[in-house]
Amino acid sequence: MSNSSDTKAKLLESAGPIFAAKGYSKATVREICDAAEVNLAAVSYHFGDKLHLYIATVEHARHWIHARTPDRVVDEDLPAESRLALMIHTTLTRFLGADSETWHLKLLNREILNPTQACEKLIEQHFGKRFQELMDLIDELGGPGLPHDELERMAFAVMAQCFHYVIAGKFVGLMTRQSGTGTHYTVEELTEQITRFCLAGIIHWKSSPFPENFPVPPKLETFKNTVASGHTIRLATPPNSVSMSQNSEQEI
Amino acid sequence: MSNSSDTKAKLLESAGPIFAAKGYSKATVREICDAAEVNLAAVSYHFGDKLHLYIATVEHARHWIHARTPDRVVDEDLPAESRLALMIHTTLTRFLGADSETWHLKLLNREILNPTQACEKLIEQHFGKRFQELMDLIDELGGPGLPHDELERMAFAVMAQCFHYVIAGKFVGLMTRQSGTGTHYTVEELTEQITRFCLAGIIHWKSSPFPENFPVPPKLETFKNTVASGHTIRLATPPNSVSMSQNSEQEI
DNA sequence: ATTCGTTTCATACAATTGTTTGAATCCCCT
DNA sequence: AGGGGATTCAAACAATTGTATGAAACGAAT
Repeated sequence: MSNSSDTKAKLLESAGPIFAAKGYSKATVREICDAAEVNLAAVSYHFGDKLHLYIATVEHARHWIHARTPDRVVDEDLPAESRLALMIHTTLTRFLGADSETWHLKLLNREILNPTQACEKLIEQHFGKRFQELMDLIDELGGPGLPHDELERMAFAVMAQCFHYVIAGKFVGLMTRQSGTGTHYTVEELTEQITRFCLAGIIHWKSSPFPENFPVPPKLETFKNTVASGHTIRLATPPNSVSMSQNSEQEI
Repeated sequence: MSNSSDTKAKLLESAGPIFAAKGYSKATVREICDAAEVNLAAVSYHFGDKLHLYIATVEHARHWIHARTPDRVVDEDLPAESRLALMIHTTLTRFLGADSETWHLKLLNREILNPTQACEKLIEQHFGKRFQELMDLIDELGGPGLPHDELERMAFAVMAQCFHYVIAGKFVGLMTRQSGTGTHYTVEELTEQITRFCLAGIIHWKSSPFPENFPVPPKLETFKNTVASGHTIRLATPPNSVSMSQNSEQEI
């Protein structure tokens, strides 16, 4: 046995930041082993190959995060508005706050943007629950009787705004810089912004009409495709997805 | 001269879909040349190297899109609500509609997620203008006297919801599938959803209070983290070359 | 037709990377 | 002490990929 688990742990700890920083493809086994100060063949020996090292690393990160920041139990006595603010704040802090520099979170970011099979477990064990809480909260705020799909989409509206600054952060930076202000946002500013915006959106949702005279753009017919009528968007890749990068995605 | 521009054009046309589908790193010069039915050395000869072929391809895509779907002149007589709906609809159609399968748009998606130097031109020439229009619209809707940064963030709120289904599309798909409904969204559904939600958010923004008794979690007090600029951390890239992705991001 | 600059081609080179190999080393057990 | 399995190590292998090279083919102007 010797110190087998020692090098295994060293590999996991060293692979994490590298995978998080450079992505799967660009991270090389050599640099991981160098960082871990283990022999090159250790990956093959302990994990079989690079892919299984990656999967193990994601699992490791999930455990780490779960152990470190357990899902906070929200005080049920708080008004729903505050609970929403708290939820948004927690999400922003996790992904943009000081801890966001942790490789564990960066790795999760990567999984959200470009899910692998590891992401499904992630959703089962974490995001699915949080998402349900969010929908319950919106249901409470937006008045009774909201259909499920409207709830779901409003929950995505909240999530979208939180994730936008994570996912398209560089783009946001370029945009603000180009606009001259060069604004930088803090977690607190964004929390207030998103909370207030979403609260207004949720509370006044029912009374917010879709513009009647919204002109369906005529340009669509100039293009051969009939997009206007019920063209369903396939958001998820078919379940054939074998392992890593399914086919057409990701990574520069 | 012979047919020099012929192979050059063939290269651009063949490189586009491949770069769009696989990203810069994973696209190989060989497969591009195979697809273009030109010799391997043609890239070196006509573009210098792979990077400059990529830059030329992005430029090509931008021109193509600009020529094909010119920025629509919005009828100033329309009510602002309808103009917002139109803007959202246009954006969603461009990125999620039938045309979204075009490699040109996929390439732009990639640039938004992971901007290279080519993206700055993109923002200058397109997104910056559209963003300003959006901010003007929000200013008109939200009543006078809104500070610039609040306008900016509300504009990002609109954009975030539009882009969310593009950027995190796979994640959304997994979430909805896991929730059992397996919902698929159409451009029209999303247009209505986002428009109504944002209209409510914008119009009632001023009267939407931030929860007073929002309990600030105790742990994050010291950090004032700048979100937008992803360029602060610049990891080891050879300082001589032009360097594709500035830092540590992207691509599986 | 000859010439000369341009373009294409097959091939080679150098660098990188995931993986394997077989010997050497370590550690526990009897 | 020493056998034996587990682990580590240096080195090499095989595959891929970006780029360079020099000869051949081409096209137009003379």
